[in-house]
Amino acid sequence: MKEVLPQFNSTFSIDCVVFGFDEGELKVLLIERNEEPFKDWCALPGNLVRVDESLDQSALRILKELTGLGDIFMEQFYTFGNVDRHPQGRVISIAYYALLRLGGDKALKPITSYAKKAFWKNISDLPKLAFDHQMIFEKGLEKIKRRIKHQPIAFELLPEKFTLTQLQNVYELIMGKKLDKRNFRKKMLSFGVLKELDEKQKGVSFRAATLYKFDRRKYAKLFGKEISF
Amino acid sequence: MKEVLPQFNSTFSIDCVVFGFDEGELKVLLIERNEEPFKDWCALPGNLVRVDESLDQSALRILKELTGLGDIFMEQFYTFGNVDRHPQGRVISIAYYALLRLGGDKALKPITSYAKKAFWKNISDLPKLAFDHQMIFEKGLEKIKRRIKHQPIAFELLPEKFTLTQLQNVYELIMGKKLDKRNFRKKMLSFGVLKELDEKQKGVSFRAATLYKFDRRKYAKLFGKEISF
DNA sequence: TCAAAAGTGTTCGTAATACACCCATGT
DNA sequence: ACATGGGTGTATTACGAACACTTTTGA
Repeated sequence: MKEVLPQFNSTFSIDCVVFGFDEGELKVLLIERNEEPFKDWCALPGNLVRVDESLDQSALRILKELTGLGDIFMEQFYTFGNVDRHPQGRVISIAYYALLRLGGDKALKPITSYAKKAFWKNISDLPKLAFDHQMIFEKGLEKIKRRIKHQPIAFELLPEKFTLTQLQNVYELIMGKKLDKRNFRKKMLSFGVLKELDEKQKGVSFRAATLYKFDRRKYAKLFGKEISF
Repeated sequence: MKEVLPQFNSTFSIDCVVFGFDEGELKVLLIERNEEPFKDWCALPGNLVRVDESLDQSALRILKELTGLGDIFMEQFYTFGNVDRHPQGRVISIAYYALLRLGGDKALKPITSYAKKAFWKNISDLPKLAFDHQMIFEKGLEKIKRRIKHQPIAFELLPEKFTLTQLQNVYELIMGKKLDKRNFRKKMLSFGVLKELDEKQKGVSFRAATLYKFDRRKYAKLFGKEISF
């Protein structure tokens, strides 16, 4: 076992698996590292936890620094603590997943010392990642696969107004399989948590689809009941 | 924020929510602390992680020190990291739940410096707990409530040979509700992972029940299929 | 008029639920 | 003989799965 880094008062860090949905693809946010170890490698965004912030606060801060965005849906999913996961010392990492609406091509701001740049990468086309980040990514993807069946997390990836086909698309990408259109719509609408809008999709060269929004009030009323999407 | 304790190279600890089933009751393992802070309070068993052991190894070691038992089913479920959760400094805690066969009245060995004694307590009758251990316990219980529906963890609480009524009892205690006997048996047997033995319960003053054991081989073959107990 | 996606119902099989009585055993 | 838990079947309902064609729109 190597020496613990002397500058670490508390040797734990946060790593984030940030999912985004855009152009029909499920993407994950990566950075290119600007520091040793693993300088110039791709990695999940992450950083040390400050001594005066909780784990949740730390995760939010890290994402805010990278994306400028504040109200992001995040959840802690696992803590990775193998002895040799960090080549310079004993650093455990608490992993979070986050779900992000991409829509308006929001600019990423990797103006942090440890990252050269940040970018989105399709999840089926990942480069080699630093540390044990490959494993963290995989466990994060598994987690949202299970979560999406029981909680309305898909809406976090979509704009406020979305079509049923877009919604189905998100489900298919996360679950990794095709779904039947009629069954999907029937079931999704049967929960009564989608509000049909008097508004249609625009700018498409075919029949415009109806837009819906997720009704958080109605969903809150269902709470306790196990929904199974 | 208080000063970080100087003796901590790595300021993280493990806490364990250890469930046991005995005499028809679901119990949790507690210790009585012998150290500040919270001296003389009841707490979940836990300790600092050593610099040369992984989190899983640490959790196993802590339980081995208390119970003398080695092959215990454990799983990490959440990491608690509020800034003020430890009154003496910044200490985050990685929480594990464990499931234990109680049967033969195995002796507990609380021969560790930090605990005066260890004992089992019915989960519906818990004392005030040190730190944020009440919250950790509750989140652990929630976790096994969800787990038991999809994974065969109930068997970890039972002796190798058990009756269907005992099994149902475990499910009812963890899920917190009564189940229908006929439906429970039909469903449980339909998975084909229980092996009926040529053996009956002994020492009871009524009709002896058939004993079963959990067939890990057959269960392994089902893997990938979502079982829903 | 063609291409591309939107939108829509029915059937079938399986799984979940509700429900009550007789049986075997030890005292 | 009685008390205690063991053990069993059926009918009803709800849910998931499979499946194909017509409609709308813009280019």
